[in-house]
Amino acid sequence: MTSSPTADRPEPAPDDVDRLAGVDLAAEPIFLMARAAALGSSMANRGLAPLGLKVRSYSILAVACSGTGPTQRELGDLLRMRPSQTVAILDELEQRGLVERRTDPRDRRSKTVVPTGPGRELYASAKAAVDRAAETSLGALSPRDREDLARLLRLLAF
Amino acid sequence: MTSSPTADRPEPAPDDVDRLAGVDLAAEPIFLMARAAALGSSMANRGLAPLGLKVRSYSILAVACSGTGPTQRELGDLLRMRPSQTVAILDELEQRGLVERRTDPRDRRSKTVVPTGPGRELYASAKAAVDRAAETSLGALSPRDREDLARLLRLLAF
DNA sequence: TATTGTTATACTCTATAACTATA
DNA sequence: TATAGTTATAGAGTATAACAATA
Repeated sequence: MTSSPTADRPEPAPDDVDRLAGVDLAAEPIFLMARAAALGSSMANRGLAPLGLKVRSYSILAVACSGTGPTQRELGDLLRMRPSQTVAILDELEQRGLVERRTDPRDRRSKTVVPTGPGRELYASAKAAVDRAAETSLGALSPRDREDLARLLRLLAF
Repeated sequence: MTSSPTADRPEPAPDDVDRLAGVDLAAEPIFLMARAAALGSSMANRGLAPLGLKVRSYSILAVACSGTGPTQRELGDLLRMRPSQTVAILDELEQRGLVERRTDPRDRRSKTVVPTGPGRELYASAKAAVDRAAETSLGALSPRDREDLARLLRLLAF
């Protein structure tokens, strides 16, 4: 995420953090969110690694596969990254033959991003991997809790 | 923090992201969490900047002020950072006279981190700044929603 | 032999500014 | 004059391994 976009490291023994789980900081929503997001991204990165993707490149590929024909600027706004970052990741995805850049006929400054056949295929596998990571990450939550969480996060994220 | 630990940049016009807010990716909990966490950290960083702190250094200071006498390893586990990172931030905090390292008499390999007087004072201001940031960030949520969110995040984070 | 903290180093991610081409 | 994308570069953040002190 930004997060994001975070480390992919083994978890410490739970006992170690439990002793500090009662401090004031652990009650602050910003801290809780950052820690939960880091855990989730870490999990997702582990699942995506075999496919040669990370959360960022996966996210771009996912939006490219949405059928909305996003421009690079729109991608950057949604994923919170600078134009130069978007360019770098897109260069890699395009070089791997997963997406293509097409100049928008209505505004020839913009380029829309569309997936290739292999791009769609990889996205399907990648989405499955991310879903599995989410399943692991949200394992402690009931279906009802998951719905609530998604609703609340949507309010915050948009 | 992890995420984390993310950028501090101006928000794009909401209209720009709204067009893409309906894509599949925007329904994935890991993405939502990463984005919400990035927004929250960004807000917190803006509030902390005048005090010479960032989310990471603030977090260490906060745990140091908790009265639990955390060791550096415990800090690293809770905040998801490597020993070398902990050392670097702690060096800075100690140099500014905000915390002290004390060798644990029971295990002379470990060092516990305790705040100084000025450290406690700065923490008070910093916590107020972070609370204001959280207030802004959670503005869209009712008190009930905030409680639910905190509960769900605690389940995920620990 | 394993662990805590430290140092040094390399790598990744992110930020900034200058440039082009279009508008 | 402003915006989308590109490039180059620097900075912040993170990862890795070797080391000293202690267990």
